[in-house]
Amino acid sequence: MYRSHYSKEITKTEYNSKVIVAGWVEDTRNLGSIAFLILRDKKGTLQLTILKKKIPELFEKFISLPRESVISVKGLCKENGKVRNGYEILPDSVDILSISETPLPLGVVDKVEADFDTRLDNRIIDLRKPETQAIFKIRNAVLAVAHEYLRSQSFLEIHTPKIIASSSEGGTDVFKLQYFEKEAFLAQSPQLYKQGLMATGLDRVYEIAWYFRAEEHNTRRHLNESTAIDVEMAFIKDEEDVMRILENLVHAMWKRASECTEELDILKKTVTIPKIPFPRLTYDYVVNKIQQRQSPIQWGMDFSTEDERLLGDIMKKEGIDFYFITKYPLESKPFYTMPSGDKYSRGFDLECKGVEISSGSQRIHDVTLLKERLKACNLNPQDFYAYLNAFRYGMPPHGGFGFGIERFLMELLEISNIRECILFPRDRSRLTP
RNA sequence: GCCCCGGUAGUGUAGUGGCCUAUCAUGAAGCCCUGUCGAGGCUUCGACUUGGGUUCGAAUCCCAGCCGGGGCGCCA
Repeated sequence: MYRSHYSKEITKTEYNSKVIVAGWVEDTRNLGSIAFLILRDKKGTLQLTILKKKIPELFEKFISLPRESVISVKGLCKENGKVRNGYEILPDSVDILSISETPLPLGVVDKVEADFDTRLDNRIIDLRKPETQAIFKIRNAVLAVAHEYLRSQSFLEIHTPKIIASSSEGGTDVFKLQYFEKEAFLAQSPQLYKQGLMATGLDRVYEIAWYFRAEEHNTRRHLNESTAIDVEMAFIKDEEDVMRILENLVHAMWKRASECTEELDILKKTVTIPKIPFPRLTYDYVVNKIQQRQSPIQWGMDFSTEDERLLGDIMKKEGIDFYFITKYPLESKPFYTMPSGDKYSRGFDLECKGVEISSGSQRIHDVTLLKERLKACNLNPQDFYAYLNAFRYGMPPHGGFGFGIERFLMELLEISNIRECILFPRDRSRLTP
């Protein structure tokens, strides 16, 4: 047995008894005849106190261990108020499981900061830091509640193909790949599949999966491989039904994040749970509002990054972090978006502090209208033959949204670089580790 | 796709034409030290992205390449 207790699990009941602990050698402080070794495990750190006169060979073994080596130690747990945890462990024996090479390419507890790039190059070591781990523990927690919430609302979890025959929506660039004798693409979203499933009677589906975008952007807010929560629901009255699910989902995730007190303390962040329902601002209202603030935007144009930021500031002053922008012009939304009159659509975005974290809409379910819209968007209906088939034999009214997980975490934890929010980021230049 | 910026020991940096056989910190190797917790003290080790050019002289100036960061567009 390599471990009887994790560091945090040792309490008064273990004092004066033997324990076995295991983990990484974070630091050693050798004072000559006494040495202190900090051992790190999943739950925290603890101190081993080694006396030379007790077992000289054991002392030598401990002080010669390079940092980040992996060991398992059996010893006596003693109460000691001078030590941070309130106890220390006096080792009887050590099992050296792995000796680390030196020097480390990245120190786990170095006194000098490393560049983000160096951290990513050595991500496995970077992930030994509690503050790096905290992000992924919170990510795990919010995704758990996303599953819980969606399932509670009768959504069925699905998985759609990521290798697809044609670019799904036009718009962003897709990665090409060789699929035996055919050309194929990596999915940029599950859009067309989740819509197709609305014609099956499953009614409510969601997917949490990977998506790929071949855009050559190089910013703090973009990844070429990212994850998203996608939701689609049938028999909706209009897009308002979809927005209600989305705001409840975001609220549940934000609330669960606020309960991750240990991780938030490590990150020195506080999370304020937003009030629902979120305000619905129409596109027209927003255009008018930001024009008053000297934005050059004209009706029909998409909001620029600067425009979004400006609106974020305006809403912040009113104490609002989350808001929907609704009733976008038809031409600024994808072909499958349900029109509302001639000029407008039933598409919406959910913004958080001036950043788009989700977009969705009521979709077109009438195959004739869908073909018209494809043509209007300069797309060839022939290319969407398989997709259109789903609409020919009974398709109910439906809608849904897509929700970027890394973008969400960025806003939740006020992280300035999206690459912090994914274990092994893929960006314009990074393909390893 | 357009535009801007950067590359000095394992890590983070100083250095803007000669004072650089390159600064400091951290690290690593070793020695001293029985209560450390950013331990302390001493010794040692270790670097100018590549190729051209300018110059008496280049880490420093110029050109090209390579590698990287960021802003915008587009989007999540």
